[in-house]
Amino acid sequence: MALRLFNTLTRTEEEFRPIEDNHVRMYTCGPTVYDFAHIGNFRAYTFEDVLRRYLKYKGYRVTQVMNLTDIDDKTIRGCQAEKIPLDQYTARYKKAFFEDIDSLRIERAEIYPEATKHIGEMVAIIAKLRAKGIAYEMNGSIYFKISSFPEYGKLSHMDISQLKAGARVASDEYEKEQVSDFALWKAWDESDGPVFWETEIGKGRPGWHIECSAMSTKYLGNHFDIHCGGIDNMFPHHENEIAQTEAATGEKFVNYWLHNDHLVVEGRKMAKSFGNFFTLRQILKRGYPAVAVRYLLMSTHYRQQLNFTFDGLEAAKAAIERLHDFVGNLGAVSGGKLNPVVDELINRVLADFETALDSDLNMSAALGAVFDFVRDINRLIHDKHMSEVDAKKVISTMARFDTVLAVLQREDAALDAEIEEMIDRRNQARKNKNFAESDRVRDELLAKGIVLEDTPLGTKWKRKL
RNA sequence: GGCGGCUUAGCCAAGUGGUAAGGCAGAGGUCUGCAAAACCUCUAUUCUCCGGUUCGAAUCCGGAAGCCGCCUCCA
Repeated sequence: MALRLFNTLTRTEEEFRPIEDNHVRMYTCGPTVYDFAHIGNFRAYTFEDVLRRYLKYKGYRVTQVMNLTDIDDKTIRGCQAEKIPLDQYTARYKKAFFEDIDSLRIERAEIYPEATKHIGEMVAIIAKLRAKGIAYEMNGSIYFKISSFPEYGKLSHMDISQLKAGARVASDEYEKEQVSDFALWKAWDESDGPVFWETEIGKGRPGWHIECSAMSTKYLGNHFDIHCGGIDNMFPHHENEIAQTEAATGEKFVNYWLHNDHLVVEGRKMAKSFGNFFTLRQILKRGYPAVAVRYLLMSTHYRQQLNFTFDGLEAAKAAIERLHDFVGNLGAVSGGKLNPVVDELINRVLADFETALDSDLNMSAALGAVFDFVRDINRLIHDKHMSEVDAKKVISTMARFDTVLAVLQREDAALDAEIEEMIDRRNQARKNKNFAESDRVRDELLAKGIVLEDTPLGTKWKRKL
């Protein structure tokens, strides 16, 4: 079956067809590296990770580009506050960003271009737009003339003439021909301090939108398959990207625009004033495993607003433990007669999983299929209708799912000598029917995060998530 | 003011015309020295509310209420 994706451009679900056979080129809006990213940011990156993993699952080769915005108002303000160079300031948050996505098991994109290393490419586009008469200069800054791009608004379905002149417009004191014209290049002023580039279009720094146009087309070509981002970037950011890129190249820019909805925390929008604003690091500090955050972020359909709660995080943790136990228990199945029902169940869950994800990445439905499968197989194990060969097939099916889900891999360290000694001591006590002692040792181990299971094959242990 | 989305059990969340997936939590049972894991049974006659269309609506239409967004640099 074919993958279908909801395209913001057309507001319909469309069958996905890459431009190049079997090769998908996608651009995903990345972080502005001025602070630690919050869980809302990671919802976007987790969604994009699921997308790229599922594309690969379907056999596509993926080239993903994710930008690092390391020059904008906030990074300038930040480095000035600390009185350190811009690159030194942003380096800290670039490093943190990669640590965070690693802990969430977000696969690395192929390319992470940094805005500050692509000023030349941006200048080239701006110069081209100016030569075409689509951009104009005003007091050293350069603006894109929206009236010269009749299709402006086609992504967000906004009618520019209806836009309310908001408070934020007033803060942009430059004299533009039209309020909705946006900056391609910002002339240097004193508040920028040492942050500027001397270029053929003047002394200053790029506007925000231009970096994405410059870096996406550099690495993916003028026309590529997918562009993702948070729903808030739809307007104006992506709308402006389309305008400036298509005006410059004369070609269609992107075929499929995908936008993830925001998350709210405990039923309210995430805001520092509500005390419900969390970075990933803060969540981890509270003792939750990153993989539970991953599960929670991806388990709701990406175009649905997600309610992030600590109860939900506990539930996510428990759900992952069920999956871990499932795979662990399969490993203990030995001998037995081949059961053809297992193949039927595998075929069914593969079909259901893929149908769900093909349908605009319906992860909730896909997980539902996986858990149905878990219950059905557990029943066969319980009734002793599973063979070792069957169990191995189930394990590899789960591994296949996990190339998309990425929640199965355990981070169990080996037991240290002290804990092994405790387990031995407990088993000795059990043998002697000294259950008071054995239960005491078990509680002690539990306090260390080690859970014991006494099975017919002996005592098994696992680490709590 | 313009535009968009959402409201399904205690919590999270699928389902978009044919009689309510799944996860978590909870109750009872089997297994176990006791647990754990697993299995079995139970847990929404009903989908925010009010109308309408239809043989049939959580699903379509109209209205109301509540919540969340975007409207110039916020994922």
